[in-house]
Amino acid sequence: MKIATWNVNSIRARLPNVLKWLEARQPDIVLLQELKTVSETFPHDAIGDLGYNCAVAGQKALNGVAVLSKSPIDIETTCLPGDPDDAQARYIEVFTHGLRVASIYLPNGNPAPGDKFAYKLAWMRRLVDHALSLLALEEAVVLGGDYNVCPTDDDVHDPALWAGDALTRDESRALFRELVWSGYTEAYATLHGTTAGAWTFWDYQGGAWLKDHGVRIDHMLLSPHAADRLVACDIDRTPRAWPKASDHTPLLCELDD
DNA sequence: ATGCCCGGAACGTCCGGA
Repeated sequence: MKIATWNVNSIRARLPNVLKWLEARQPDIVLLQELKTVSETFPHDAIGDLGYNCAVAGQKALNGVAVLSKSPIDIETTCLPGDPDDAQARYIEVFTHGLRVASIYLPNGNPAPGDKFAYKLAWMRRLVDHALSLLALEEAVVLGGDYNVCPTDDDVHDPALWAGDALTRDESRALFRELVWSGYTEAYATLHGTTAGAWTFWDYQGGAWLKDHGVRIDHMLLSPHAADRLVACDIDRTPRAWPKASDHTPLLCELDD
């Protein structure tokens, strides 16, 4: 089975591209981020017509995450545990196709340091704590999405230019490493060994796509039961070249059924 | 020195993004 993650940067602005890509690739499960709309205006019908069920945690204008699946979906939660006052729609966790799956839109955190960076680190701490609790269940778990973290300098086209950024700072990387060291397998790095040049995001500005000036910030983390089934993990650059592209491109994982 | 590119909200620009 195939599971994908894609920050679409507005599901309504991106709908034609998303539909075209779903038809071409036929993933079984898709994790979406940055919907930038509420559930009421999410295009349930257009995506449903392609055979997908949709679980949506939306928000007006900002954030918003969803899980699409060709199998039935049971929603576990639409909030990351640990802060009842956090109203940002950045996490949805569901059961579908025999997996526990979360779509994650981790805070950007810029400018750093500052309030937004503190929010990012607090959010990551909550994610690590929750991810640890999920490991104890000994289930097949997939935590995928836009992590807004470049795990190493190999994951940035120009590390000097990005030094000090919230995506590359030691504090962000240390919390990402906690997820990996606690027992989650980062699918792309594990299968490919090197991650240099494996960008998933290219800024709209400055011709970054044409110059291939990207960063690798979208990741799929697998619990041991899911990692045992991992057979492939690749970045599909195709839709980044289409008109009206998102600034992110999809990451696709294949798991044994 | 500043903005550069986008989407959303909203209708004039500003915020957020990475």
